[in-house]
Amino acid sequence: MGRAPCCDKANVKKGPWSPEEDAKLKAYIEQNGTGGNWIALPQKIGLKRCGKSCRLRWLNYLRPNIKHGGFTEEEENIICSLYLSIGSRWSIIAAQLPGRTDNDIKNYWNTRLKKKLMAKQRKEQAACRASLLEQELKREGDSFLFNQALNQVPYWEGQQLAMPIMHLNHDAYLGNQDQFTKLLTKIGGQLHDDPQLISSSMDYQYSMQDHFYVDSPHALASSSASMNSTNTNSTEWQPTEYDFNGVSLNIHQRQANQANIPTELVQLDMYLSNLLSFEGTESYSGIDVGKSSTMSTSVGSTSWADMSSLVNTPESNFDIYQKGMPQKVGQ
DNA sequence: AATTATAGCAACCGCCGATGT
DNA sequence: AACATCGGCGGTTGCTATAAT
Repeated sequence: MGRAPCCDKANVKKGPWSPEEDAKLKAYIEQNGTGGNWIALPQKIGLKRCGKSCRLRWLNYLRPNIKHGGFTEEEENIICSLYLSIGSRWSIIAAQLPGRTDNDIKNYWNTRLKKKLMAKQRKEQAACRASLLEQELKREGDSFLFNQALNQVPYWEGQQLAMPIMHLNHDAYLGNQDQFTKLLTKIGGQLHDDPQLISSSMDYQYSMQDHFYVDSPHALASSSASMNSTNTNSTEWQPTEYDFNGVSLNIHQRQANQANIPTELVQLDMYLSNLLSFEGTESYSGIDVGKSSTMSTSVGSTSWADMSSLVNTPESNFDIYQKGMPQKVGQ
């Protein structure tokens, strides 16, 4: 037969430890040690606690030479570099930091260090994005859009330009409705409730602060009506099809050339701005959005795969960024 | 001043390899 | 050899303090 059950689950106390309980446990272990049996220990000293709970309390708070809070920069660096090389092996990381417990390090990582690194990563991404746009503009010989992009000001604002249209491939949309709805929400979009627009452009129409529209391909046939209904009558539509990791995106751009802005650049900028503003708040690498029909985001917890991109140098981040670029179809 | 949102963290849960019976 | 618990670990929860509205 096996061993006896470790404790009577229904008859043990849970929740925060009282000073009296702490004192009992500490005094006993300092005098007698754990005796190699945590399960039997609480009964010996009259504590209505599970043995596991006693072990945790001792290891994380009561044993001598425990440090709490006040992580130094050196400790932060050690945690970060170890996390990046071995992942969430907290006990191993803790072993490299005398006086620190795995639980403390885990909490510190989850509540502070992770955010710190995310901010750093975003900064690097922004730099890469600026660098990319600068390269494009060198080719185009136009600094207007670059400055606009840096300031995050939509190019059409203040210029009395008509709004642009983003037209999303039907299949891509159907496979990623949640993600696209989320994307729209993140960048200020919402379901459009203009009855005239809805009736004229069919199923999938969203308004993003009246700047973008995303609708289904078959809406395109009737979308001239909706487009005209939303703005001027003298509109030129310049659809360009992009393939983004297998997802086909038709981006329709209204009258970008009114301001002598290279049309394709504006289209690219709009699209990348959206991806970045979405991904910048949700994950690290910025390469999740746009992955064909399995488009996914890492909301909430952070996986090791997400963080691994941080190991890369700024140059390699730039590569990732370029990898995520939509490719113009037919070129 | 009251209410709501967010951050920080202690403690619990459940899994898994090691080990005792 | 088979079974059951122990010990250790990482993930997650939920309470409390603080900040924001």
